[in-house]
Amino acid sequence: MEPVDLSKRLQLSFYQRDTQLVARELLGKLLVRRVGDELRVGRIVEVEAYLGPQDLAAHSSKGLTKRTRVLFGPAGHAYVYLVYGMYWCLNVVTEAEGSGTAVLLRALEPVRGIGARTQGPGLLCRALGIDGELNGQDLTSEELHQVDAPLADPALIVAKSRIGVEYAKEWARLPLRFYLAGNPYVSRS
DNA sequence: ACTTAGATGTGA
DNA sequence: CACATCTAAGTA
Repeated sequence: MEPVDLSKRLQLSFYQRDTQLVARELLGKLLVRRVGDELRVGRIVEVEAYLGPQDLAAHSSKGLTKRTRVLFGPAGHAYVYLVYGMYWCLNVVTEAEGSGTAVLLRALEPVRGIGARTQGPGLLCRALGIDGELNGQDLTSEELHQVDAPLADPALIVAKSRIGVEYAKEWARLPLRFYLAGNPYVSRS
């Protein structure tokens, strides 16, 4: 097993910044999930930024509801929701409380303890055992957190339009999906 | 490449 | 009621 430094856990201040910046900087970082005494670790290779109530692709564009309560809450917490009745999606809440901004984690490169596919937001959650129970979870917690790690080559970051948001009019076209070019674990090229 | 099914919570 | 930050399986 290759050595991995899990000591530098990302703090709340990391998340309390511009959403697109957080999205870009999350590439290469490690997502750590603890299930019982088992650790599952993956390197983030694909994310999407959701920019708040004015962003028609963001759930916060529907306003503050029972579902979006966590999304409008403080940064550094997990916004987890069910999509298409079958798959869970994990987002990290960003910026100031009330901003309704978040970054969707779309794909991981397996690092340790991951035995299932992680290319795509639904598969990622299934592989890590993430469901609605973790909605609102503090992302600096033992159960679920992220760890700083160097990104070998920042020039590999590509920005394209987000997936599955065609209904969002002009917002659907903005380059808010970020991924590592050529990485085989990205959900689509 | 395109087509469709699958399951269910959410908001209108 | 229509649709959703998706995936798998089918046809070609």
